[in-house]
Amino acid sequence: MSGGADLVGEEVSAAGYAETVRGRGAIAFIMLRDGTGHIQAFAKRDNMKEATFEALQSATRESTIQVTGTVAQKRPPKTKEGEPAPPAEYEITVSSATILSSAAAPLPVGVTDDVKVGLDIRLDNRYLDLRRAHVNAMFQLRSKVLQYGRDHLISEGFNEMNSPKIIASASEGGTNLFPMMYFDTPAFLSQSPQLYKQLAVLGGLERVFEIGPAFRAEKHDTYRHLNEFISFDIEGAWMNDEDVMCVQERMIHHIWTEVAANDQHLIDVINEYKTSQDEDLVTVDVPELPFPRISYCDAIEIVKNGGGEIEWGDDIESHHCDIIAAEHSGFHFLPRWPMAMKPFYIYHNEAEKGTTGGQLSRGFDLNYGRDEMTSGGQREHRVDVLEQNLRNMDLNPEDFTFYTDGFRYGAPPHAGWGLGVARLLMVLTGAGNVREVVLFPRDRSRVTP
RNA sequence: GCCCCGAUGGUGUAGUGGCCUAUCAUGUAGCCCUGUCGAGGCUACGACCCGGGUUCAAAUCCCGGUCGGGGCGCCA
Repeated sequence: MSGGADLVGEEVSAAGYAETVRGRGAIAFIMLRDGTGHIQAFAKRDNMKEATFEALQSATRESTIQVTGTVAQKRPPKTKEGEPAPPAEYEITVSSATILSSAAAPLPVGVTDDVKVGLDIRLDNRYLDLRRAHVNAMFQLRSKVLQYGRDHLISEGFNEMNSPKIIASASEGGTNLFPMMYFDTPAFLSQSPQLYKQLAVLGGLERVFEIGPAFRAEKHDTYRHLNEFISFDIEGAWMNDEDVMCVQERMIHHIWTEVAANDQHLIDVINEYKTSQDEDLVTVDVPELPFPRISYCDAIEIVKNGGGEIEWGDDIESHHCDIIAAEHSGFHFLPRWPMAMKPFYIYHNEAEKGTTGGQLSRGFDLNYGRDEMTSGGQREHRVDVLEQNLRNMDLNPEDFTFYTDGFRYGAPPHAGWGLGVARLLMVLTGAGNVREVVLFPRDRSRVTP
């Protein structure tokens, strides 16, 4: 709906949401909006049926309207003395119109109102919230991020797969699962595609990825957690932890590069809103490769030196991450965690010990600033070690035969990771809450819409 | 699960015991003007989360509930 000089005098039809309806008496201005932009429809009482004009003039905001008429150059606005005339704009002089669907008034969430709306109200009315330009831009960006990530993994030879979301038993342990009934059998919603990715690799697919939902029945209530989230997961045969970290940083680098090259207009829309809210603007700074690697042992030292209370073997908590983020504000990997803190399927090399002699693993995290984006690692492919790990973690190997049996017939060393899509988007869009970048988030207290 | 905070028109807010018949913006409805363009001017409409309690008097203080926000834990 932009331009128009070459269309002047042509008859056209256009449909969209009525963003504003102005004018009384014999004229009306309707600003129509669709996915491509805005166009003003100019209606004169004398130019159409009386009923049509009345319907247009009294149309409520956000009603969908189709107009037919001729393209004309707008009359230029009055400008102050000495100011240059603005560039020519075009409009449709309406000859006929149809109200396709009338919007109720008032709107629960104003689409163009200069009033800040709370997140909860916005999420209750997401279909209207999504009509706001910056919100729409964020979800277009989300689509792009998924596309670029997928493109990149395919370019590195990964096969897209889908794993079951209804599972019979916990796939990792640790987190709480949502129980459900699968006909007459108790079952759960999957917390991760982890074990199934591995089974696919063992079966010879070699390099797989999945973009799919994961469910966690944890009663967390923070800006970065949801109970249903989409994760970007990969698994690759003949790879170790360092290999898949490289895959990941190349993928993120590719996503940022492509967004910077193709989607700056979406970032601009987001920044226009941020400007109006006095918020910091976002910039698409393509991160340098390689990302810093800060081993767990080094991270402990950084936290200690920064005044944090922590000992080797402790988890690196959010307030510790703040200390690390002061030195490494962007993306950074945290490899080589203690084996005792990692799940049973993570690989360890008996020769690799930490500064206090504890067994290290080949598990790693990727953080951006204080926030964890990823966890991943090289996987244990030796079935006897796998079963010993299960016993060490008070899990019964008998319960995991559906998984461990896959390792009895020759297993390639392999590695992989899972990346929270929404968390990556928070970084890219500067969103302060994961709910901003999830269309219909599921959290502790929200199951609708 | 733990700690802290909050709930006022459709939306965002002001208000900390009587000045509240509750502020402002936005909205909605209407009028005026009008080829507006973030249009403008005028008028009207519309709210103190629920239940107890304290007090002569409660939007305001106390208790409980509900809902929401922030932080932590846990994680992606």
